[in-house]
Amino acid sequence: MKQITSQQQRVLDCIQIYINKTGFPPTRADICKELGFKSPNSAETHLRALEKKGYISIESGTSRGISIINSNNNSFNSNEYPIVGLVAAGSPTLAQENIEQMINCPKSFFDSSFDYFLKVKGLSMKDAGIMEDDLIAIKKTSEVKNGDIVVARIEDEVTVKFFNRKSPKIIELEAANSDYKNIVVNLEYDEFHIEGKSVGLLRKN
Amino acid sequence: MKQITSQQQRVLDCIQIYINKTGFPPTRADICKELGFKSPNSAETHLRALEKKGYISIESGTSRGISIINSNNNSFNSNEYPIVGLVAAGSPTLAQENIEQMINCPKSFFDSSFDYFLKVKGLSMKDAGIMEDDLIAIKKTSEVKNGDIVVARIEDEVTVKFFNRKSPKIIELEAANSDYKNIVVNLEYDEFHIEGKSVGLLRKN
DNA sequence: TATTATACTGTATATATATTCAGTATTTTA
DNA sequence: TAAAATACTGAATATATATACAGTATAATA
Repeated sequence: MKQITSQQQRVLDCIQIYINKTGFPPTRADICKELGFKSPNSAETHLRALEKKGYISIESGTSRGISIINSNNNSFNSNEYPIVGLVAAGSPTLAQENIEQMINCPKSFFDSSFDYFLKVKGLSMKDAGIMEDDLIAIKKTSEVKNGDIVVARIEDEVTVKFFNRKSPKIIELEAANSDYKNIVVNLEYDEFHIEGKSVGLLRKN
Repeated sequence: MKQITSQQQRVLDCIQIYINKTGFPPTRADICKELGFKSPNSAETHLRALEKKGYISIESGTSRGISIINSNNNSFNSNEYPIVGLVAAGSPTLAQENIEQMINCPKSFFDSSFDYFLKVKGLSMKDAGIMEDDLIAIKKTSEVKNGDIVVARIEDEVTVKFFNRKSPKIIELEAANSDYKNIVVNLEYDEFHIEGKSVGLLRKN
């Protein structure tokens, strides 16, 4: 999907909000009114740009003939997110064969955006309230701070632990269960990578 | 809702199908074409009847200004659910003043349907992975079985615990934290009520 | 039995709306 | 540095569309 400008995003949002509110798409004049444009051609050119970039389709000669093309979020601010299991290195986390299931979830469900759900194996984070088969919402990022629950990869092993930087080169991955011991990583010797961090949790029972 | 005729139902279905297909409502002429009417006034009178009976609303002077009034599924498979705190008896759980926030969530998010989210106070269910401020999805029902996590009301106190029927008259509400003791309820003497049961959990962090 | 609702055809029209054309200015890309 | 894309105003217009009016006929209701 081609890059969209911020102004074009405003127009796209405006269309979606209008549909949510009224049940039908806006006219060019409606868009102008909402966004403060003074000429219907302002809306028209934005619509043509959005059409060209594949975000909407416009039925020619048809009033309010705008429909938002939705590759993924077929119900407005919702989206289909993959549920993946804890996977060994080599295969990318989000590779097709690792996706157990897709789940529909509002984009703004948690306080931060996220990319996928990870199905938890084992009870190493039990005392943090993370149980077996819980789904933790993972935001793909390597920017984490002490205390964050992270998805980390050490050599070939992927694990979910508390992040704790002890010194510039030493990171401790802390379990939340006295039956498990912490993992100390030395960045000088160990192959280490932060896959992402937890921004929420979902449990079905 | 007033009784609808079969022909009016056909028109209503036609509108919904048209919206699903195109993303915007039909014109009078579109309806005629779909249903084989030869005069736009045929569609018009049906629309007015449907409006009068409360099935649709028509924005006057607006092209394609039809919106289907949907008692239940106002946004496909998503819905707004209230988040309520643990509240004392007297005030109904879902009373306006108890609703802390509304949250958009797909209806079929958990394996069972549910009615609201309850914000958990305290750590009495810690070992079951339920932490302070977690949101548990509650289905309003009194049909619960042993092992279910229930929202129960004993006299004036509302609590979340494991349900365990010991005998026809004795129910034990079990905490999942050794710091808390279980509550034994005798149905003969105690005022006791099951508000609902947990069907899922949601945590934001 | 009179009235109202339902279920249409057919014509007409005011206006709501898409869409083109002519400009201006700035930013981005090739 | 020229071309293309972005981001608008402003005016004009063909037509898409809602909607009123004039009929006809049958079924349901009071």
